Amino acid sequence: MGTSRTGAAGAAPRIQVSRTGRVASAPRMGMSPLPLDEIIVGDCIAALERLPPQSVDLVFADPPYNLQLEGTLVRPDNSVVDAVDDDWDKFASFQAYDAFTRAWLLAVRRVMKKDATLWVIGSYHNIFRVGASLQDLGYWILNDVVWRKANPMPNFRGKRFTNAHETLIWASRGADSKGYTFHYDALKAGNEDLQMRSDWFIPLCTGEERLKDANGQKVHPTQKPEALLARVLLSASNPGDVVLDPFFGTGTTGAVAKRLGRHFIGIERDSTYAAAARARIAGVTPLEGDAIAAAPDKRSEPRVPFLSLVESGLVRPGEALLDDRRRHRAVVRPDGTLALGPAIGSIHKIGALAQGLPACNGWTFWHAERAGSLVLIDDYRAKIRAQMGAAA
Amino acid sequence: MGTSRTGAAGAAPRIQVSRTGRVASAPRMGMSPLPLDEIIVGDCIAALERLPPQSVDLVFADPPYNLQLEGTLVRPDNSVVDAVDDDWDKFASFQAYDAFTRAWLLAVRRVMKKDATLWVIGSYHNIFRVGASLQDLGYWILNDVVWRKANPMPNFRGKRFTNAHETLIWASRGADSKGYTFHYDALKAGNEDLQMRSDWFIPLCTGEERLKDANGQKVHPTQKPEALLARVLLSASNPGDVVLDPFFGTGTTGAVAKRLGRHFIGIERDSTYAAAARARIAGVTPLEGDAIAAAPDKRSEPRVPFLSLVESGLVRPGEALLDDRRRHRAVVRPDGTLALGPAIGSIHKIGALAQGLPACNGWTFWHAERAGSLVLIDDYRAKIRAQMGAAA
DNA sequence: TGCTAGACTGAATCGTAGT
DNA sequence: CACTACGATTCAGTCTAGC
Repeated sequence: MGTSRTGAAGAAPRIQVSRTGRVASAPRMGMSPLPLDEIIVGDCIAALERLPPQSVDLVFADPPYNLQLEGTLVRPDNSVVDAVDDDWDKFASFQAYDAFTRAWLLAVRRVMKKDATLWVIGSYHNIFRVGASLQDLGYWILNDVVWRKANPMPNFRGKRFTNAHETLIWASRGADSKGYTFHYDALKAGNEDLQMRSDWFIPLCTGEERLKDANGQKVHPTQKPEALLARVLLSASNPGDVVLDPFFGTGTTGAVAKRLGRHFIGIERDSTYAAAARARIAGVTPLEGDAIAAAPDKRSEPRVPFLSLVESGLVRPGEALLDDRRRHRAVVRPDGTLALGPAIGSIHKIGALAQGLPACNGWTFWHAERAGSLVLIDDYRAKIRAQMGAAA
Repeated sequence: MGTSRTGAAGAAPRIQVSRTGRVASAPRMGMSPLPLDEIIVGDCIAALERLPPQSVDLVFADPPYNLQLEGTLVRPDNSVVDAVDDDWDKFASFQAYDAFTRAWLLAVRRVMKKDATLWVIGSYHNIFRVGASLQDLGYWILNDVVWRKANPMPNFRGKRFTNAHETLIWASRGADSKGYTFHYDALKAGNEDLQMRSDWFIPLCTGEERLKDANGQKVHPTQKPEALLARVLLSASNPGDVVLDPFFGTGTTGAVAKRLGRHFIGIERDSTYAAAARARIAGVTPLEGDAIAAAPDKRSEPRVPFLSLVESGLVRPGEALLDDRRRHRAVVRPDGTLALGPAIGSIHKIGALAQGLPACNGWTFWHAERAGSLVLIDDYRAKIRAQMGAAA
């Protein structure tokens, strides 16, 4: 599988795990354990094949961009990683790059939990091939996201537009994996109470954040900004989740994961990069629990039956509920249903019926009258939830 | 590809050319003449094969996106989204879509002059496949360009990021076609002397520009804004050039070409669309020579998410924000939300909560403590805006 | 005529838990 | 697995009706 710079002796690639790391217990009998918060030095695909299936929650991949393609037409070369020569970013042909891409995408897919999602970043040199391969393998694209660079490299020769963005693809394991993590409410709250869009404006990785070697040279040519990874992890993972990065490089994913209270698994075949990553991550201090704790999102709050409001006395049987303009009126029944004329049903059904609509959220439609003004029953629901929380 | 509504008699697709158009002399003996400023009604690939080789200077293509929509999407107000469900956007499989894509890309490539360039627009549903096919066929990608929509449709279910952009690929005929047209200086002058970037901020096609039928219904479901086409034509073509659009639709390419003093050739298989395009273009008045200039990006004040302040390091997760009299204190979370006791929300929501008010502008309420004194976060926003403004 | 409130719209792959 | 009920969810703009 190509030349590795790990220096591991012998023909078969051996997975190396640094000595300080924890190792999770194997989720299934006979499987190798999950090396949490570790950097595996070795070939990406071989290492992936040794991980237990369905074991990670999120994948972030920054694969080689295939920047130095030569020629236009493909050569008759079906070999996979043999086509990778000493330059890690040089592939003999589109075919070889596609074969490589499909191989790691397949290997990654095996270790993803059912509702895990995958992020891949790339530029126009490679992202179209990655995206097409993703779709071919059954991944389901959720969004493409544009990283707009604040300070891109200008186009010196004036022959093209300034290449001011890169593209990320966010995909689930398949069209039926609908339970993926997405912190809609938190993202909206952090964005002026507007939905987060698919175009993100984030500066390049420069200054102190950029890793330099003893000579002041940058350690890795394409180190990604931590802000980018932070937005990815905050969008699509929870504290305690396992985040896999099969092209770990200098460990931006690991550093951000540690800071945000996520576990990481990094795979990197270049031991120089891996060493730099290990030192970098060791210096990261995790944020305190309160700062990291998942923001509440409405969908995961406990369900409260409307009957509980009646039972607790917040709403009285026999009283009328009204919409915000007092155009509709329904009577509360002791069993937690509403009556509108002859019709009886849930707060939602009766709300829909009153408006002549197919559906309605009764919690945000009906109000109780208190001292001449209207109180939304959703506010009463919040009270009940607060009591439930205090009791728990 | 599919049924044609041209109504042309006979089995073989016949190319129809409207009677008012000019026809260029054939560039080579034995070839059919070039139908300038005409709409060819018929199958795209058949029509392309009848055009002389190496005869057009620029191609703009807006192919079907293969959206793969299922079911209906309902807005929170219970209205139904008018989705693209036309037959022309339905394909049996990715394979079928790829075959279609390669066929038209090949046919287009034959009619391109050596230094002609091609633009294709698409979304994440199709653009990766288009890009990969482009590369496979020998096209050479010059840029990918992101059309950032000023007013995209929101994500109504809160399950994904707002799909706020589409992608254009700009490619030359091959890696050796280096003489392509690119108006670097004109674009730079029209962009406040900054190099034109690969991310363009342009509103959707709405209002008077959007073609409506006698019933007030939109004529075409995916009409593109003229501002987008204008930027394409101004950047990559010269007055007098021949611009080909193989998926002409309602003729945005033709209208902009005529206005900017370029010739067009449109191919459209739907005669209703073609008729609407013909009428539209007839009403276009060409601009006088000097008036032809690039429109700069709309420079509306960019919106800054509070999250950007956290990401840029101006405000640190875990630190406290204070009001001007230090009476209230909230903790910054890494996702750009604030925490006040158990409550988590946007800077505005938490500011309102702290004061017991219904609303609050968090930007002018919260301060960070720096060297013992307070800095209004609105001042930090101004810093970010300066970066974004430079990048717009 | 001018203003405002409300309706309408845009290339969209847009549920989930419980029985 | 199928079925049912719950109940969560929208931004920037244009256009129309009504005052």
